[in-house]
Amino acid sequence: MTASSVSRRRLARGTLSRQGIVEAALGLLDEEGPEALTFARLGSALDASTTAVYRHFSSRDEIIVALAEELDRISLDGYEPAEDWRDSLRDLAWRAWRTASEHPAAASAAMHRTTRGVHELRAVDAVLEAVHQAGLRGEETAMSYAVYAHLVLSVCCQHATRLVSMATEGEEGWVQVYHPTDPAAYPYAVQAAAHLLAIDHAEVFRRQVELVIGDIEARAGRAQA
Amino acid sequence: MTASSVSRRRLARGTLSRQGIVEAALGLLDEEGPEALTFARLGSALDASTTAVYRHFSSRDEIIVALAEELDRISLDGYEPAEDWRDSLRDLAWRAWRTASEHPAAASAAMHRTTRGVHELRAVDAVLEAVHQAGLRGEETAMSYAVYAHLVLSVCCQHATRLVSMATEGEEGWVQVYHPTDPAAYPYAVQAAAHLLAIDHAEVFRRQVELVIGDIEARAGRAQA
DNA sequence: ACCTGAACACCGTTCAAGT
DNA sequence: ACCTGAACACCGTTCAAGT
Repeated sequence: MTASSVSRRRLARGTLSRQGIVEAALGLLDEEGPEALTFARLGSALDASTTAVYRHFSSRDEIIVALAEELDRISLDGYEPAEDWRDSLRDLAWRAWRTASEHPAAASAAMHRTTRGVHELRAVDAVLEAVHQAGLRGEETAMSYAVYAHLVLSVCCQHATRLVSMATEGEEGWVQVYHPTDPAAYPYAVQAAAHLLAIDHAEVFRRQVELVIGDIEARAGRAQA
Repeated sequence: MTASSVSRRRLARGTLSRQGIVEAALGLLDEEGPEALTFARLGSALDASTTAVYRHFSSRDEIIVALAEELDRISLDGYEPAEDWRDSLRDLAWRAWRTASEHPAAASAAMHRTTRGVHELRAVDAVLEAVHQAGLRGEETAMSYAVYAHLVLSVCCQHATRLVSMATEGEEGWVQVYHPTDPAAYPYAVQAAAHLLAIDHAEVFRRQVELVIGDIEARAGRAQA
């Protein structure tokens, strides 16, 4: 009674689509982790042959890029700029964080990729709009965009990777690190061990995002003065 | 006259070592990119059989973790705390950036991993020492450590990944993004296109690091007052 | 036009056999 | 104790054949 042995009928001609394949890939990654994204698993999840997906994607890498676009789409779904540009940047940052938290295997594999797609472009435009609304212009807008966007994407991507490795290896580890063979050589690490284990990663991200927002605020104030 | 067909003699008993294997792996990644790290390539680079490495590492993943430790070792080589804690944090940040720039394929694959090793511990201790020197204590030290360390590692890891994909695909891409089919829908992106293409990623990193240092400074001042 | 099934080169890993 | 070579299961990809 395995899933792959149930239906052996030939698939109708137009059953498969890029969007359907991407959704199946995302479901596979969500439920079975990063190793699950293979043409064989994807095929049987779609009740299709191992090679059917090649009609719609020319390589595994192209599926990863499509997944990145799908994560952008999910993140931005329902987004509207806030009245205050600070709230727009907060909203966008936490949307990325939430997507990474809810789809860690997909985010870990895809979030660092440039898609050149429409949803990525929407995200870029949304951040630039907020920075523009803050009062920055020209080159300064681009720099602040990059400071914000690189930080948010990098940290969320790493957060996703951490969630995946926690699911795979079990627990955070680190324990060994803070019981080194020669504790006297690493006094600060030994002393901070308990606090480091108790760190709230979301709170760390919040502080990082607020730092960038504060910086944009300061630069905008200077520009107006 | 391929490299693998030259020497076919059996390797002496103690020729292979963990450090030698790690160095060969790093060389392979540096010279041939992320696809080059396979047991077969590693074996022939070491003039050994495909499976010889298994005597020293029990899986491919264990090699990746050892590479992460090696990158920590390379980064910290010769590090001494500066008089001013700000310069210590700057030094540590740019060491990570330089390592990511010089070994992009290895950094992209390994830099996000926790090693539980001695060089990672040295790095943690060095950052904590600087934050302590700034004047923070207890939980606040741990939080500021995390804000700094997560940012530096995440951004450098993403920088490495970007370098790898530039080498693979050629050029930054993005061009397509900033010539969208419907430019009117993304006015801010279209307007900022030229500036976005001209962004200096090192300057972005510099600003991110200075933001965190400024934040630690402000918190330390508040704590003392 | 789209899906299937056989086939190929490659990869991580295991294990019995050599020295 | 450490290295080799055959073997296995799996994976991405290609391609001729079906409908």
